[in-house]
Amino acid sequence: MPVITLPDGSQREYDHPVTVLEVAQDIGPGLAKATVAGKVNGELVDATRTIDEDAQLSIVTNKDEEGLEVIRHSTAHLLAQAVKELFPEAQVTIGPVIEDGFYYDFAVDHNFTPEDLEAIEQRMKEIVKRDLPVERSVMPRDEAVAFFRGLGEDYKAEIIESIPQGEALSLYKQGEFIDLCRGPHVPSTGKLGAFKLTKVAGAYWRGDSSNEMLQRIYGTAWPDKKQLKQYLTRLEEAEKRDHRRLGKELDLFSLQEEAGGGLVFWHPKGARIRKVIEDYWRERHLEAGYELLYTPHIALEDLWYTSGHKGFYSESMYAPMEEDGQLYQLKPMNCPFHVLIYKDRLRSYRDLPLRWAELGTVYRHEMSGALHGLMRVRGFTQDDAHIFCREEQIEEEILRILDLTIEMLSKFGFSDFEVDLSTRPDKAVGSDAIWDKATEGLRNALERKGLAYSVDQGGGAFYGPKIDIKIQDAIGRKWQCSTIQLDFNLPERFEMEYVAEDGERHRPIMIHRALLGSVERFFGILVEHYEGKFPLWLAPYQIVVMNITDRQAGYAQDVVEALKKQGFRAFADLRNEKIGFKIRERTLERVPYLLIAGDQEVASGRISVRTRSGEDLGSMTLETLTQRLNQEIAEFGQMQPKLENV
RNA sequence: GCCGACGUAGCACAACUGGUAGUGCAACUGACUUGUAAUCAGUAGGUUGAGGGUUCAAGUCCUUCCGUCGGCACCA
Repeated sequence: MPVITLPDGSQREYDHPVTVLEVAQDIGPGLAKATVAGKVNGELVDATRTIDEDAQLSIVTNKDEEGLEVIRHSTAHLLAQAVKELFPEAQVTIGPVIEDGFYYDFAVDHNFTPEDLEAIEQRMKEIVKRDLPVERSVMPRDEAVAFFRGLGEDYKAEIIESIPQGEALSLYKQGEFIDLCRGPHVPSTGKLGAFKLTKVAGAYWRGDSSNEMLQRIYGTAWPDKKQLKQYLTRLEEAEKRDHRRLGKELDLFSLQEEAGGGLVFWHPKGARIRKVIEDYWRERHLEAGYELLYTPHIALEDLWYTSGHKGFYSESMYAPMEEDGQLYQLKPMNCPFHVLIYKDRLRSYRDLPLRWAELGTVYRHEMSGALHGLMRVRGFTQDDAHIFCREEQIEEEILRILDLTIEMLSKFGFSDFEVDLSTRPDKAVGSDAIWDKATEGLRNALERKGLAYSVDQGGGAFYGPKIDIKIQDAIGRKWQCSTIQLDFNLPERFEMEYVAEDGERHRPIMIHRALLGSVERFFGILVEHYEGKFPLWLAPYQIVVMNITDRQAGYAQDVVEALKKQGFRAFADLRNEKIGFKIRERTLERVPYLLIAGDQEVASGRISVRTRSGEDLGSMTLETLTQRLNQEIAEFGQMQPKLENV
C-alpha cells in the first residue's frame, strides 16, 4: 500500500497502486491538467507510471524545466507520427530536444517543401485533437531490432543494434506510431499544442559527413501559446539586430560578390569604428607591457612545413603561388612569424617574458557553406599576441592576460563571462610533467583572478592546455572570443632557445592569445550587441549639428569645428530639409547626439541637444555639452564585471 | 564540401498556369527656408547573378557555374 510523499513533506496513502496522474488528480484537477510527467524517488517517469510502493513523488508540470523538455520531446514524436502518416515511405531516425525546441531526422527521397511543413504541422494539430494515449512498453533488445526491421525502419534498427545486447528497451506507442525512446512522454497527445515547425535542412546520418544526408525538420514547442508567441517575437528581435542587415543599413561594411566570398570591405563608417577599436587595443597593449609587431602576409612554403601547418592545417590554407621558382603561401596564422623574430638573435633568460602583439591579417580557406557575414570569413584580422616565457613564469603571465582580457571586454560593454579550462587530450606532444605544471599554472591564475570556470577534460589542443572565455550579449547569446593557449609544439619545431642562468640553452614556453578573437567577428558581435547603437566612445560619428534654415549654416559649422578641435567625431547636416526630416534620418543612423541650431541658438550662443533615443535635453552651452560627453565616454565600460557567474 | 531554398533598378519587394519588366524608398532637377522621427512636383535608372539550352516567344522551363540564406559537417 504505497505512501506517497510530496515535495512539501505531505503524505498520501493509497490502498492500491496508483499512477502519477492519479495522485495529481487527487490533489486537484488543475494540477492534473498541467501534469506532463512525474519524478519518483528522483527518477523522471511517465505520468502514467504506476507506483506500488512507498515513494517520494514530485509532479512535473509544463511549468518545470524538465516538463518543458518532456513536451518538446513528445512534440518531436508527434512530428514523426505526422510525417509517417503523410509520407509512409519516410524512415524515422532520431528526434532529440534542443534549445527552444526539437528536431527530427527522416530518411526520405522526397524533399520536404515549405508547403509540406505546413501540411505536417496541420496533421500534428489533428493528432493533438485525437488526444491519443501515449503508451509505454518494454521489449528485449534483439526483439526490438527484428521488430523495427519488420517495419522497414532500418535506421532505428541500426540504432538499437548499437545498444549493448541483453538490455530491455522502452517503446512508446501513440495510435499507429511506435518509436524507440527512453522517455518519459506526456500521457496523451492532447497535452501538446503550442508548437511550430520552423525549418527543413539537410543533416548527416549520425553527424558524420561521410554518411548519407537525411532531412531534418526543426520545430519549437512551449507550454502555452503565449510563450510560443514570445519566442517567435524574440526571433524577430534577433533578426532586427543581425549585423549583416545593420551593416548594410548603416553602411558599415560589405561583402562583394566580385571579390569572392568571405572577404570583408570596410566602409568609411565601419572603418571609423574599427580605428577606434584598434587604437584603444594598441594603446592598452603598450601600457600592459607588450611590444607591437608587423609581419608579412606571405611566406615561403617551407616555413609552413617547419611550423607543421602543412601537415595539420593545409586544408584551410590557400594554395601556394610560384614566383622565381619558389613557392610562397598566404599566412593562416601569425605565430611562425613571431617565432622567426624571436629566433633572429640569441635570447637570454633576462629578456623573458617577451610579449609581442600584432593585429595580424590572416587568410583561411573556410568551406563555402561555413561563411556567415562577419562571423565566419576567409580573410580576417586576429588581435594576436605571443608571449615567450620560462616555465615558472606561466602563472604570472596568464594572470596578466586574464586581467587585460576582462578589462578590455568590460570596456566594450560585456560583463558576463563564461570560462573553460581545457586539459590534455589523449594524443598530445610534450611530457606529462610539463602538461601538469602548465595546467596547474592556468588553474592557479584563474583562481587568483577569482574567475569561476568549468573544466573541459581532454579538450585541449594537442600542443597545450588552454583557457577560453565566452561573453554574453544583450539578448543572452554566448560568443567565444578570447582564447589563451599554451604551446609546447612550436618552440620544439623551431628549436627555440634561450640561455638560462646556468649558461645552458633552454626551450621557452609559448603562449598564444587573442582577446577579441578577430576584429571582424568582434565587430559583428558589437553591432548585434548594441543593435547598431554604439556607445559614444565607439560611435563612428558622435555628433551631428543640424541647421534649421540657411541662416544658421555658418554657426552650425563653427560648432562642428569647435567639437572636432576637442577630439569629437562631429559633422554638419546643412541640407535644405525640414528639421524633422533630418532628425528622423540621423536618428535612424544612430548618431548619439543631435544638435540643433536655429535663430534662437545663434542669438544665445547655445545649442539645442537631442539624443538618438529621442530625449530632448534642451539648450545648453557647448561647454556643458562637452563636459557631459566627456563624462559619458570616461564612465563607459568601467562597471565592475561579474566574475562569479558560472 | 553536403542537402535545400533563393538571386528582378542603389535598397526593399511586385510581375496568374511562359506572351510589351512594375511599385515604394534612395538618386537627380526644380519649388519651398522650414523648430525636434518623412514638404511637394518632375526626371532618370534594368541584357532580370553569369554562361549554355528548350520554345514562335523565357524574369518564369531545363542545365552548368558564381553568390546569398537556413541547416549539417568544419571552425577565430
